Amino acid sequence: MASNEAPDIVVGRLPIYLRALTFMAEEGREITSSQELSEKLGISSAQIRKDLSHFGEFGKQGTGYEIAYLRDQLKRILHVEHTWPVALAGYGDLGHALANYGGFAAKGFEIVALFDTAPHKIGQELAGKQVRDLAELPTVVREKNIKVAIVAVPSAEAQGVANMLVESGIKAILNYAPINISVPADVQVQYIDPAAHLQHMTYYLE
Amino acid sequence: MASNEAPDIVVGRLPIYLRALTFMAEEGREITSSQELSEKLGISSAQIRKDLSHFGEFGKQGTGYEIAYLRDQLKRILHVEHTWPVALAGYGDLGHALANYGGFAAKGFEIVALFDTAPHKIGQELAGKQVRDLAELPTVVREKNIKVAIVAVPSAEAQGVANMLVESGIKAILNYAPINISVPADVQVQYIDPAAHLQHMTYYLE
DNA sequence: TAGATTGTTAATCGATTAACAATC
DNA sequence: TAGATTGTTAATCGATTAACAATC
Repeated sequence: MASNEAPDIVVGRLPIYLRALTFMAEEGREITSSQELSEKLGISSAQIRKDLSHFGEFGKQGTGYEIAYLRDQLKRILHVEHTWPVALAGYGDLGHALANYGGFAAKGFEIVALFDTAPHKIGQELAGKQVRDLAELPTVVREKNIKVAIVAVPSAEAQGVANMLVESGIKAILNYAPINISVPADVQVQYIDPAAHLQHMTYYLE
Repeated sequence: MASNEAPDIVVGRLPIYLRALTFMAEEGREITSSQELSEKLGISSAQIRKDLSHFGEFGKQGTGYEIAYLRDQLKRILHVEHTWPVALAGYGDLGHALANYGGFAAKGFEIVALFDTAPHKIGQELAGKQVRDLAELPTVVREKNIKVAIVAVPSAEAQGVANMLVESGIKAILNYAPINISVPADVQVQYIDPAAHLQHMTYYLE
């Protein structure tokens, strides 16, 4: 089929498939099937085949999927064949952990600029990157043509920082502040809220 | 209606409602409506009313919802009227950031025990909590009757740690390792994978 | 060939929305 | 009362699943 109108919920599962395929490739595996992926991920094999069918025909009847090939196709579809430079706003404990996190590189992202407002943080260096004054963010984002940002500032400042990011040309924001932020329709936002996940689970406890 | 069989997708939105209500209460607000919540959260007012109706009747026709009352009801429904003690496995940068994070307390969670395997980390102290050897986890979890855990260890160790947690009586796991873990059906698992969120967004970029 | 697994169709299932009577 | 907003019903919309012809 290979439509270019895949549902967002399907797009959201592609990174999960990509993660599993990357892992299998690292194990030296060459072929997998929707059945095997189903067992590994807890997603039905029919759904996996249907999801992939939105983007093309990647498998062979009777055989399954070539792992490296499907992995590369998913990378292409998700636009992570190349590495996206990422701006990180907020250099507290969380910002520090994110800047130090080694897992982004293999997934297509590299944090290339750190920002904070606290005078004692500005100028600090981490892995060759200096923490800059948040006021310099627009200049740096434009200079480096950064389109992706992570917000790790306190809730009270998140909307203001988001506004700044949007004005500077950022098109995708991963927001760790536990607050909903408003952005124009052409800017993507995703949220990370561990407390919300914990509450979701405690509903089922006791 | 107040059924006791609410869809999981509805349960997952309750923490979002609770977050907004808590924020409004802190602002000194007393009354809100499904319409106002809709605008703040980007969820339709009909859906908000429908979601809440699974659990009871919390509003007044013509008026709306009393913020503090609805907040307290959601806390009760999500079982976060009291604070859950939480075990944290993995004391790297991320573990450190989580242990230091001040946001959990108001949401119903308190990290009460830290675990790692690295000898130079064991014995370190943070906010009155000592980092313990992972081998002590079963004893501590049982002693303190901990039911909720956060996994912040490398992917390669995540399944092993999850097994240990399950055997020790943990019933809810928030997993930061970018890997799917297998647990018995009566154990809840939620995942946090920032790279997956970033890839979800870059699909729409360029 | 015989066996296996895809890609796709049609059926089912579930979630969201629109609309409105009830009522504060 | 008049205006506003809930809770709920029925309709719509969309996602998932089951099944199987195609075919490697």
